[in-house]
Amino acid sequence: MSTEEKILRDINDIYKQMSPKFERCTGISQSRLDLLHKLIEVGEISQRALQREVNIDNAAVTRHLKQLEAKGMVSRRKNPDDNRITFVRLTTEGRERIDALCQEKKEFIAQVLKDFSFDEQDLLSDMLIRIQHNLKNIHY
Amino acid sequence: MSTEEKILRDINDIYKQMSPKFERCTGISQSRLDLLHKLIEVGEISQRALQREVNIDNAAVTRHLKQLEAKGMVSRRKNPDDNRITFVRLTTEGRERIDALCQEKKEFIAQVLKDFSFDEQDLLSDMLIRIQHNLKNIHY
DNA sequence: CATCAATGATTGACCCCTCAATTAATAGAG
DNA sequence: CTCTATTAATTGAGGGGTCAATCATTGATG
Repeated sequence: MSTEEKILRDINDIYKQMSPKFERCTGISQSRLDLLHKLIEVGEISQRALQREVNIDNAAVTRHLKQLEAKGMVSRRKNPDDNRITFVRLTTEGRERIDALCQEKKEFIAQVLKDFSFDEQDLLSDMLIRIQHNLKNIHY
Repeated sequence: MSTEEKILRDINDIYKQMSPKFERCTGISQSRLDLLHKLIEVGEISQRALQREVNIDNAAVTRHLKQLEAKGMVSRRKNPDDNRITFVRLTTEGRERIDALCQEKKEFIAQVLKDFSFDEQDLLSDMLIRIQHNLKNIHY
């Protein structure tokens, strides 16, 4: 198998190995933590805007937020000036719990990138961004 | 967000962007193509052994193979000497069709890794392998 | 040789994701 | 003002994945 092929396959393998472990270690999925993390930064935001920030499909965002609401982490309300829009924000309870989650996340990430120097991290980050850029230029 | 966090998120994003595009470009999912590709190399093999090669869950392998069998790409038979084991292999029809798929895959990969020199590819590949290694050492 | 453990495959329950269709509400054009 | 287009959110269908439980078969042990 060529190096190129191996790279693609390794990215896939890493994703598939990482996702379940991430969830077991942190108690929450990567996507949901991304959503919550964004909410810390921005306060209250429309679902649409949030979706654009985290780069997840509309449908997935709706489902995540509904379940996070059911768990009391998040609250939602309609925009009084435009009833199409739903605003989302952390509840105080959610805000408290998320700090612990972010801590677990940091520890997890540190293990994944163990023995990577800062220079190597920057190098890797740059290459990943280039790949994302290439992907954006593939239209079907 | 730290560089470490960005790296993890980028890997996730790449996977999520790449999977659907890969499937649209090649007409088959990455996992299934991996399975078929392995079958080219090894001829006939037990499902268990195949599963270990491609690093996918047992359950997923069973489902993929059943559907590939339904499409006439693959044939399965029990090991006469041990009825627990199921042997799998490509049908002649499957073998013919897979060449075209592999070609599409090569073109897709070339686009994803556009502007990456051989040295960069090697560097990236090494780093990805290191990450996989780190992941293996995380037990819950 | 009867019983119990290990193995391979399958199935069920559930999570995450995408695309496409639908619903509800607003904005705009005639 | 009415009719159409657009926009945000939701829902349904389906693909991919994992884990845990189950079934059948085989191996091993008392």
